[in-house]
Amino acid sequence: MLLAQVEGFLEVARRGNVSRAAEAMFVTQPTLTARLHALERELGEPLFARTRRGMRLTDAGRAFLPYAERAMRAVRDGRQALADARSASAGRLVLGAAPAVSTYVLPALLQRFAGAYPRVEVAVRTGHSEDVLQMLLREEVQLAMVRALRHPDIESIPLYEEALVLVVPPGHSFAERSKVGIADVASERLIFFDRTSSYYELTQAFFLSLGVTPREVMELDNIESAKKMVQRRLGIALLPRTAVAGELAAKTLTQVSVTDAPAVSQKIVVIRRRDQGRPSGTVAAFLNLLRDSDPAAVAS
Amino acid sequence: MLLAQVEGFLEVARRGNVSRAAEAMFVTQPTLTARLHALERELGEPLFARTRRGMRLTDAGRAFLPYAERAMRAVRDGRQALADARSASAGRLVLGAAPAVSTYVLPALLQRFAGAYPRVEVAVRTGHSEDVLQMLLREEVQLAMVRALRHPDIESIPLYEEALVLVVPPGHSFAERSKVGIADVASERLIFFDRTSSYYELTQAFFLSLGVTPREVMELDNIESAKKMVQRRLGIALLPRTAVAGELAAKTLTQVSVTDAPAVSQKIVVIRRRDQGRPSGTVAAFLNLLRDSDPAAVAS
DNA sequence: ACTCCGCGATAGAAACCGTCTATAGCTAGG
DNA sequence: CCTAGCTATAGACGGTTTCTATCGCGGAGT
Repeated sequence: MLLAQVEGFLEVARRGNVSRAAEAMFVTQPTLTARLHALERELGEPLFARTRRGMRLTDAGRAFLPYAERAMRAVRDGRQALADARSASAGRLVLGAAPAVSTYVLPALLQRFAGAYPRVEVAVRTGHSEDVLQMLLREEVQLAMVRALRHPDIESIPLYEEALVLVVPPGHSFAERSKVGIADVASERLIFFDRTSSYYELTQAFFLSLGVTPREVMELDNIESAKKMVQRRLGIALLPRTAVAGELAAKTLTQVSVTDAPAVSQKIVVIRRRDQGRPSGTVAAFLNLLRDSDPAAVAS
Repeated sequence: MLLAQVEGFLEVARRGNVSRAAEAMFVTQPTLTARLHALERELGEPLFARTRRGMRLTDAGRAFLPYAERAMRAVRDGRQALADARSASAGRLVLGAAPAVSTYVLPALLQRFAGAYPRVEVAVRTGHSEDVLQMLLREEVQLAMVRALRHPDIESIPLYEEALVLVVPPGHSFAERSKVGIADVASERLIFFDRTSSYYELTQAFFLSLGVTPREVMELDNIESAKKMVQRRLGIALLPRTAVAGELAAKTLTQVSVTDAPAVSQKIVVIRRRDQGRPSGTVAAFLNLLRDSDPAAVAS
């Protein structure tokens, strides 16, 4: 069965006239007649009764009609869906993100994305970078924004470098001093977050590499709580800059530079399955948006 | 776009492997590859990412997938619907019928029909023969069982001849007498039904042709009421035999022959649009059932 | 390290089939 | 009786699909 035959069937059924239908389809009348015959032969049943005035549907034709319409509509809609996806004017985008990205970077990005592509349905799955990587490999997400990691089946595009900054409450003694050394930090009460996350390991490694054993005061399982603790003067913390951008601007937290320690930072990348071909549709649209943005700067 | 391409797309999407899919579709691998390329070219987008292990859907392919499935399913279902209709194992049958047919003949016929073709949906439209003819011409019904009438666009098949019989209540004096003449009838109180129907005209013409002016006692708009009136001894009536078959058998009405008047009867036919081709499916099935039955005998 | 296997892509020839023009055949209506 | 309008048919042309055979490329196994 050919779609051209089904289409011809519908057109003739609508017009009741092969010649007119043929004209409308930009083919000659014998061509269309042949298509109808072929279709009837394949289905084993006349779909039309030939009258002097033209073609009338038989009962069989009437029975087939809705299915023919359904088939053509499916094809039309499929074409449209692809066109929508190509222009990213519609479709679906499923993103994975590490918690800090999901909380502090994605909202602004998604706001811009939703403005540019209002008919795209967006879903976000949040998890630790390794878990999100697994989601990507299982194709549960199309793209993921996580800390840099390596896997043979994925490709990464660097997004930004996320610095861990030392934040103290306003009015804290560190904020007044010209110089704060790592030893000073170690003597303070420190607040950590999420022992299972890479940030925790990174932070610990940082102290250990400097020969300092931090005196842990408190560990929270999310950054937002850690910030609150610092603001309540229960300690100081090393937090991703994107996570405290808002508080630094509002001066509800103060950033302190440690003079005798290297900057600690973590590379954030967007990853994608290598075997998916070139990005297209909503994925390409989102990648373009990332390229045109400075993700670290949009953190709220 | 060709259905073969869509089908190939689905098969490859399912198996992730062109060679296997080709084998399953009984074509060679280059053939299937060509179909996929043609489809991708037409849609302007790669549907598959080619990997060393086989073919994986791209996002575009995934977006197209449900539409492709829908299209193929529509075609499959359409085929099935036609097959069902051909064997009358399913489908729809819309019948028109004159009131007396609808009430006294159709029920038994439809019971048999429903038993033979349980999955066929049957609808009945009742009306006077002329109105039912119009329904048929407007294609609101596929077949109609009415009194014989002529129209250039319809063809008729004789069904049975419906006699009008004189019925009297049990114990009526006519029932005892060996001879009842038309003059006797005219002196009785007569019950008629449905002035707008052909039965009424037929009955009147019958009396007039015999030079008898009936003394009308009562006119009902349906046969059932007329029967009740006779049973309540309010008069006697000329009624279609099929309409009183049950009462005659149960001896709640008695048939009387009029010796000096010709039998009055009406031809009942099944009519069908002439331009619908050969009957098929449910229509053919019902016509066969009619041919194998004696419709007048099944009246209940 | 090398080979072999399995994958899809490609090339070229042959067969097929869909399309065209031209015309026939039919009926209704003037 | 003839014409107009419809679909069906015939036959030739052209395109396109399909086949066989082969390539090229990685990965897995030896």
